[in-house]
Amino acid sequence: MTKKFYLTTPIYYVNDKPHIGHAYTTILADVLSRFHRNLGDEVLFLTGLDEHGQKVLQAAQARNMTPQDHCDDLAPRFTQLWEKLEISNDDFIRTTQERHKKVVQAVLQMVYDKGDIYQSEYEGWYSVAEERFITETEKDSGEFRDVKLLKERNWFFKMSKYQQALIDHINAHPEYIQPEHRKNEILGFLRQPLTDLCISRPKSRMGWGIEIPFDNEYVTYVWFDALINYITAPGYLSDDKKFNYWWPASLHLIGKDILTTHSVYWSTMLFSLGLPLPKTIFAHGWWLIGDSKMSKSVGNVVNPLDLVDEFGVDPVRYFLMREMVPGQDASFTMDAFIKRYNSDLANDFGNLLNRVSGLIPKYFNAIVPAPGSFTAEDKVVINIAESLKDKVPALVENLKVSEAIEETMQLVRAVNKYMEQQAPWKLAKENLPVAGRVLYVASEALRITAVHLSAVMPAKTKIVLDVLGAQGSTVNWGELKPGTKLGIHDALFPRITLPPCGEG
RNA sequence: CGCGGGGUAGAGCAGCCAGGUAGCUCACCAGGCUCAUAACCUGGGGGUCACACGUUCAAAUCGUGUCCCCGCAACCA
Repeated sequence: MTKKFYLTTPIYYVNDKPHIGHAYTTILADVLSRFHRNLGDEVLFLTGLDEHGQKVLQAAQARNMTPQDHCDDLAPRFTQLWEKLEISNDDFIRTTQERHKKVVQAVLQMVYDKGDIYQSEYEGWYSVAEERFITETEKDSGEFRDVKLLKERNWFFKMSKYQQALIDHINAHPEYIQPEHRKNEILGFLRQPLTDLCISRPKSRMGWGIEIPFDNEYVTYVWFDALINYITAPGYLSDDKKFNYWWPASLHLIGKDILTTHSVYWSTMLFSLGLPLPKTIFAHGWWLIGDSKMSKSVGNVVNPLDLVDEFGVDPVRYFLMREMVPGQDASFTMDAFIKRYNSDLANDFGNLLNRVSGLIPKYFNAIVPAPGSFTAEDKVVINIAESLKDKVPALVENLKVSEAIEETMQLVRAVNKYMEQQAPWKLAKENLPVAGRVLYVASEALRITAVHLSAVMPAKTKIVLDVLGAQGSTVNWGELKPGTKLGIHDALFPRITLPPCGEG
């Protein structure tokens, strides 16, 4: 049963330095994409960059560059990181691309023609030093100087018009905003009357943006630019067949910081356009670095590139996916990383491969032995392996990736236990066919583990599958072919024995 | 009374919505094994499930109250 699965990450602000938060969202999206592809689903996985706005303009001016050159210069920081992290996105959108500008302008015109955009005065606290409006909360923080109340003519979107429709939709579709407590937050938010959304900036003050089609003095502000990317990419107004196939999105994966933006602004925009809403918006938590909140300004950011260089891509992906319960915050520490790496990857998984790939060459000429008929003990392992076929997809469907991984690791632990009980290294000296059966069961369970984990650790599991001559095999029991010649390999996950000398 | 989430062994989590012997991983202690990356396996110690009251034959699980932590409170990505 082939399904289609269209999922997105936020488009990241090109001016930001890529950090663990960006990496986490994107890896999670990638893992979900790979899981779905493994299930035979058709996947469209989109990520990209938001390249307009005040900060980009200021940064470009400071470097004496055009904003576009500045963006072109910065974009590879993200694209190169995604390559390094084995991100398998199908499309990469940049808001400065022609395809996007055309859609944004067409959308603005459509919404305007519908009567959902009007001109009014925006009044707010303006920071002269920052050259931007600040929020009430920011003003109260006292961190901004030269704050004054400023009035400015601007264009507004009639968000309030769709408030009730949105409330009804959320109530009718419990899966729309997840996790559930986030849904409650939004419903609480929606108990207050919505005000309309200011969607423009005068070019005289901030010119780096997409021009509003019905007013060339203004550019559109972030909402009607960035959020539109989700429909630009699948072909809205440019490729009806493609768009109708993919839209609505299956999943918008976001951080909890931009939940309101997506569940309220984006939803009402789609109402105005008469487009169906995405199936699910899922807000995940934040990574804390030790005990402290990761903050761009403080600079206490763990650069995922450093971890990858030191330990490889797959362990980093594994750690991020295994350690965070999606929807809650998680904490990153080197200590936790090393423990997780050593216990799960080196001791359990990597070591199991070594056990199998050591014994089969020793007693069977490196040829996978035929199992014969299975015993009750074998069937314990087989049943666990087979049960993963249903468990893992069900957990992944609910974004419980850490639990899906844990369930899979339970198979590895069961096989290590089975090996201990059966002791094929002893059996080989007494009853070779029985030893062969045990090693077949262990190898086959290992193969199935690798297939399940291939979404999380594509590179390392490929090595396992290569060793077992089982590239392209599935999670079904029995696909490991007796007679297969085992390949050779290095230690899959060498134990980390010393504290990392990251700081020297 | 602005809205919402949470407080379960030393650490991180599951269980709570559909009440019925408190579970997983790591750490710790003691054994075993020796094919393997000083890995693996077995056994063990450790929790009055924040606190109080209530409903019930029975509550971590339902209700009320108290304390503590956290998120949201909009134009911030």
